[in-house]
Amino acid sequence: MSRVPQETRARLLDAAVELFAEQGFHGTSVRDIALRADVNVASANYHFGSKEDLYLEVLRSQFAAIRARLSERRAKVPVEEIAGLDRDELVALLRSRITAMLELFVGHPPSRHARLMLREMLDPSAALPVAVDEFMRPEIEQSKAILSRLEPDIDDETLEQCLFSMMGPVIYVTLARPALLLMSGREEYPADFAEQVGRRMTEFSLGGLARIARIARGEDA
Amino acid sequence: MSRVPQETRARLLDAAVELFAEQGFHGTSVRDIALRADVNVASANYHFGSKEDLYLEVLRSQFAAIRARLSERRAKVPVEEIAGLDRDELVALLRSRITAMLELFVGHPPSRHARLMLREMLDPSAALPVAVDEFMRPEIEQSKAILSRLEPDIDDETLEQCLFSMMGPVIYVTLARPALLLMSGREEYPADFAEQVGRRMTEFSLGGLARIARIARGEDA
DNA sequence: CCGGGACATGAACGATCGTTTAAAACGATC
DNA sequence: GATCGTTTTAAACGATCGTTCATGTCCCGG
Repeated sequence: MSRVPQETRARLLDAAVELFAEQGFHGTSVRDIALRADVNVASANYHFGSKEDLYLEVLRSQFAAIRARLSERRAKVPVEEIAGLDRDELVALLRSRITAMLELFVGHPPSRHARLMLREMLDPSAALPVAVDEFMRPEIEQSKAILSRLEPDIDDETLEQCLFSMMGPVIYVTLARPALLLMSGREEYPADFAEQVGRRMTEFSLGGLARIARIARGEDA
Repeated sequence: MSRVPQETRARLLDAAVELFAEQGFHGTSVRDIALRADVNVASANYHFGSKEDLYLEVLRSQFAAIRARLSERRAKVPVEEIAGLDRDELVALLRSRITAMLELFVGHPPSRHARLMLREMLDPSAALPVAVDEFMRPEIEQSKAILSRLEPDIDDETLEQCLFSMMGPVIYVTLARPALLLMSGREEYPADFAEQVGRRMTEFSLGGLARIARIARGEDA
């Protein structure tokens, strides 16, 4: 019995995304994936060669999807147009980016994209360069472009360190969600979490940036 | 042949810490642990009951160790004395805490403490409440005490969100180390990374806090 | 000197792992 | 409708998994 062309492959990929995201590479068996995809165990090896190749295919497909999803949700401004924005527009753009990433990462249910990304950070595989080139580097470059327009006095290396303080909190609330919820006694982040926390993180970052800029200008001790 | 009492148990625990930190629970076999500990396979089950119990024991032992290690490295001030510090002392205390955590987490070689902690965040086990109670909650409470002295105008909930922006970057550079190194083309973080980045993160946070405080006071749009 | 509790050991258990095999079933082409 | 490459399938492979068991060795109080 043969289905629509490539359907088995697609079903396997979908199931693999979900299970690898939830339980990790070693915590997921090929049989589990085949069972959830409702296909034969051997299909996985037929279509992907090996469990590891399937995993890499999952990562590749997701890293591309993350940028696409992010682009859907946030204000779109090509890098070359950033130079023409005024301060208010730059701030709005920054908040839009932070909030979009929060929405994508800490939405309900917990994002598979985010979990796969976090797993790849913690246990890098052969797909790490793909994650870096397809997702991290573009994100960081775009953010740097905005920041250097906002605060032209900050040199490049310092700007990159400032980015730690801007991306970090988003990663943190994503990764530590179970712990933070346990600590607060809540069952789940409130519905407006991304909106509210995104605004706060943006303001915090603007203040941080301003202070770093003042120091760079030698205005502050 | 019997060794010093409890030595086998201790050797197993040491080996387990290293392997679980490096490869995770599912990525590590009991035989690997026994092999590295240079003891018989059955010893693991004899001393700990099961692989899972051994894992929980590893986590418990490490969470206690993390706070102890942190306390060694940073300025020690009991919570009740924070109320008596002036601004410069508070700032120095804050930087001391951030730098100490950076040193512990991103030192060479990569900290087993940090990796186990990150794993527990990503895939919580029965030990998560221990991690929260033994490490996260005390750390956060102490930080909150310092922050609320620095900026008394910020309400409690907002202060907790500001903590996202202060702890987050430390977690981020720990978790994303391989990716960040790959992106920068470097082999390893520079030797003064904790010192330099810690200073920057502290200044960034001070600026962020100040801006949130201004907004709380209604001074800023 | 003896008995018993604590620990170490090699071997084996059944279960599950990723992968392979050979044959069956299919759709497209002539 | 026969043929061919593609896909699906059930079954089995050897390896490795966590765990158990029976036996052996050790130390210690009597």
